[in-house]
Amino acid sequence: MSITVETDDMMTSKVDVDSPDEATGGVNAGGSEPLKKGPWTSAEDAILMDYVMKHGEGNWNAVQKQSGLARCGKSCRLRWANHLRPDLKKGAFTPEEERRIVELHAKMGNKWARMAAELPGRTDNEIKNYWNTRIKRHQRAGLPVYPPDICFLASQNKQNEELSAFSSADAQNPDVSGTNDFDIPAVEFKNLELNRPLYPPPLFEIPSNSLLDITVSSFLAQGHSPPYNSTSFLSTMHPSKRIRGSESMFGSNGGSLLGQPLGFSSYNNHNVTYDDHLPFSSIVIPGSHAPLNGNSSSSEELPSLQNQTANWGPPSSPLPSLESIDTLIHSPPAGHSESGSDLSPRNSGLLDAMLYGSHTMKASTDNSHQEKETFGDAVDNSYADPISPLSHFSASVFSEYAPIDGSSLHEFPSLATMPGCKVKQENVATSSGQACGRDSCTWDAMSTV
DNA sequence: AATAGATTCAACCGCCTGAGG
DNA sequence: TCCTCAGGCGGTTGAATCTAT
Repeated sequence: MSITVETDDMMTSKVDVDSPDEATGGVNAGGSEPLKKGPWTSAEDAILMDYVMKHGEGNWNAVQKQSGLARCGKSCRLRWANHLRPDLKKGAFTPEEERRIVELHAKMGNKWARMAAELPGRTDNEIKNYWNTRIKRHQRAGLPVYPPDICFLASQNKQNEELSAFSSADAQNPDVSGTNDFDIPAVEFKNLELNRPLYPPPLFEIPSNSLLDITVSSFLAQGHSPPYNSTSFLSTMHPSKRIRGSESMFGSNGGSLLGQPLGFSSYNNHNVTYDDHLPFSSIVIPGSHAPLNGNSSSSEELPSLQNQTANWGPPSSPLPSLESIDTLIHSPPAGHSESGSDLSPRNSGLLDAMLYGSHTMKASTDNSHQEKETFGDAVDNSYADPISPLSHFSASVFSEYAPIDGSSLHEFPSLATMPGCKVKQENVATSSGQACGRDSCTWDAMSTV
C-alpha cells in the first residue's frame, strides 16, 4: 500500500507505508518497530531537526532511540547532511562551482566528500549527482570532460601525489623490489595507471617521476602487454587495500560513468566541437580517471572503446591504434610465459623489473630531483638507466609517441611554465583554454598551444 | 493529450576505517 | 590482537520529473 505525502519541499511523493509507523509521521515511539525507508516526510524532518538542535550532530543511532523516529542512524545522518543542515546551499550550481568541481575532480577523482568539503554548502551527493549527469551528457555527446587547463592541473597534481607516495613508500619499505609478500603495498600500484599510455603527447606531459606509467606505456608501445591485467592486479592485492587502492590505480572513476577513457573520443577527432552548455570548453583529458582496461563496472550506455576507435584517428596517427592497444592489453605479452601462474607477483619477472625500475627511478629522482620536469629530460636522466631492464622500453616510448608535427616534446610547454604550475579560474582565458572558444574549437587549434 | 524515453536526485546499500573495549 | 560499533564514503537504484514525439 502506498499513500501520497507532502514533503517540506512542497512536493508530493508516494511512500511505502508497509511499515506501521507511517500514519504517525514516522514516529516510532517504542523504537521497536521496523525502520522506515523511502522519502522523508516533513514530520520526520521536523523530528530530526529538533533532535539535532537539542543534541547536536553525531550519535545518529540514538536518534531513533531517543526521538522515536523510525529511521536508522545512517538514514538520519544522510538526511541531515544532505537536506536539513542549515548551511546548505539550495539551487543549481553556479558556473564557478561547476568549474571548481571539475578542477577538484581532476585533482581528487571521485572523492565526493573531499570535494564537498571544498565547496561550502554543497553535499557530496549533490556533487556526485552533478558529476555523473555531466559525464553522461559528455559521453553521449562524445565530448571529453576536463577543459585543457584542468588537464594540466590534473597531471601536475597526480605528479605530486605520486612523488610523495613514492617517498613515503620508500621510507616504509626500503626494499620494495625484494618483497615476496602478496600483500603488496598499494603505493607500488598507485603509479600503474594503465590509462596513461594512451594520452596524446602533445597535451600530456609525462611526469619525470612516473616511471611506471612510462613503463606500461612502453609495453603497449612495444607491442607487449603488461604481465597482468587490472583484474589480476586487484586480485592479488590485500582486500582491504583493493577497493580504495583501485581508485588510485585505475583512476578514481570507480564509476561506470568513467568506464572509458574520457578523452579518447576527441583525441583523434580533429573536428571536435564543444559543449556550449558548460561554463568552459573542454578537451582531451590527460587526467587520471580513466581505466584502460574497463575493470570498472562499465555502463552499457557508454560507447565501447573499440567502437569509438573506428572514428578516432587518421591512419597516420603515431599512436598505435586504440583497437590494437585494446587487443594488446588483453593478450599475453609476446614471449611471455603462457602459464597463467606467471601472473603472480612472485613469478612475474616483468613486475619485478617494474618494481626495480621504480626503485631505480626513485633513486635517480632523488639525485636530480629539483630539475627535470620535462619529458625528454626524464628519459635522459632517469628512464634510460642502463641497468634497468626497463630502460629500453622507457626510452622507446618517447620516440614512439613523437608528436605528429615532429616537434620535440621539449617544445611542449612544461607545467612549470604555467603560472605557479596551477591553473586558476581567472587564468583560464590565458591558458590553453583560450585557444578553445566556448562554443567550438578543434583539436587542431588546441594542439598548437 | 498521451506516451515513451531521458534526466534528475533522494535515498539506500555495502564496504571501509577508526575508536574503544 | 581481535571484535564490535558508529560514522563515513562511494556506487547504485528507482521514483519523480522533464522533454520530445
